[in-house]
Amino acid sequence: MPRTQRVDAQANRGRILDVAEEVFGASGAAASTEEVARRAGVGIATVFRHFPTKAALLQAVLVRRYDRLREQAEALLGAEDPGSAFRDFFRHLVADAATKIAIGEALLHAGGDSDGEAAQASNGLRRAVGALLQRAQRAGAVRDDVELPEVYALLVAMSRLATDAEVTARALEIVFDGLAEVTGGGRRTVRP
Amino acid sequence: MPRTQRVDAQANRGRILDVAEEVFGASGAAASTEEVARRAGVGIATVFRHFPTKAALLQAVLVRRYDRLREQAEALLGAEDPGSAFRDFFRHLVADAATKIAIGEALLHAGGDSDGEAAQASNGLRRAVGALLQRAQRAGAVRDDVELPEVYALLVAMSRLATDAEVTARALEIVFDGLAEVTGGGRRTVRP
DNA sequence: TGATATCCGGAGTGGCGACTCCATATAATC
DNA sequence: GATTATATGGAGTCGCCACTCCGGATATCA
Repeated sequence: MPRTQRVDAQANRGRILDVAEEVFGASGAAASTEEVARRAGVGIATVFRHFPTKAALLQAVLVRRYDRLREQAEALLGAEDPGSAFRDFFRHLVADAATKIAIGEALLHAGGDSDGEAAQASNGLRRAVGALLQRAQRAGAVRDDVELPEVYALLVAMSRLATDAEVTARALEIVFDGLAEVTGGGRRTVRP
Repeated sequence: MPRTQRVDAQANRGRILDVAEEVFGASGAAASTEEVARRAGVGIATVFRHFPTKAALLQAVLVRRYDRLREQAEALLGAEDPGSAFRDFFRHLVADAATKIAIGEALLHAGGDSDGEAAQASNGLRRAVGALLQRAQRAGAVRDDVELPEVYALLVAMSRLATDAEVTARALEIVFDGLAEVTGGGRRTVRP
């Protein structure tokens, strides 16, 4: 009498998650569950057995995504140059979101509204970004008068961008300049 | 034998457009046509008579929106302070997009893909923003080494933001700082 | 006010997509 | 290899929504 999930079931669950990330990433959250099933080489029922609801599937995909990003952010906490680390993560997340288009859709979104698990994972990511930011600020690479909310907002905004990579990169540089500490006594144009 | 549209029909068309902008703005483009009809105090058939397709309705709403924004941008071309004019328009568009949430969805989007009329209106807006930018640059309020594509990308990105107004405002200030000319010989932190 | 071209409302229709049921298959255990 | 708890697939159900049809208004004009 086996109490654990059968290994084929586990494998299916994994493949479904992978495919779901790909499909929802490419076609947006509006993609049909049936397509996920088909591309995973599995019946629809199987999808619904593992994830009782389409929303649950979406959420599972999300959580995994958040967690991965958080891990990457945390890994960068050990980097030599805190300024580059911060910018690299920013760039990485934005580029990555461009691929998985419509996932970042509601995902990175204004987090924390509902579903416990997703909200938790989202907060984890947010905290990791906060740490990255603080470290960059301590190192003098990012000005001290900015705080997480607006930085995270910028991150989310930029990650939903859907232009070609080059334009995105240039736009990012502008944002980085806005975040940078001004050295040498210079001052930016007056703020109104 | 009247050849022009009956005045009640014209009025209905107008009300439908208004309501559609509101409904799609509030609930996203996924809102049902029936809701638009109901809130406009009109039968569904009437909506479809004026706009043969839901997509056509969406597009009509969009075009109107683009045109209005373009007009506002053009009006600001006569402003005294080109820098403030540029920033004001940026702020205005972002705030406005926050209200009409899911309209800016695919709208401001990476314009110019398909539907002739919408693409045209979108280009009109883009050009107007370009003029505003150029004027701000000539006045020394915006650095010379940025160009329309990345600025427009920033505009689109920020307009899809959905946080509270204050955070959005702070994020915008960061972007403006990134766009600003640095005075007094100061230099920003090295760019990698 | 009467004639008529134009509009209108709301009950269909068709398709799509989320979710369920159950007869069949297969991994796990002996 | 036999037994059995666990999984599986795909046909079927149900509701939602874009879009159509048509008998009945209503504006327009004389």
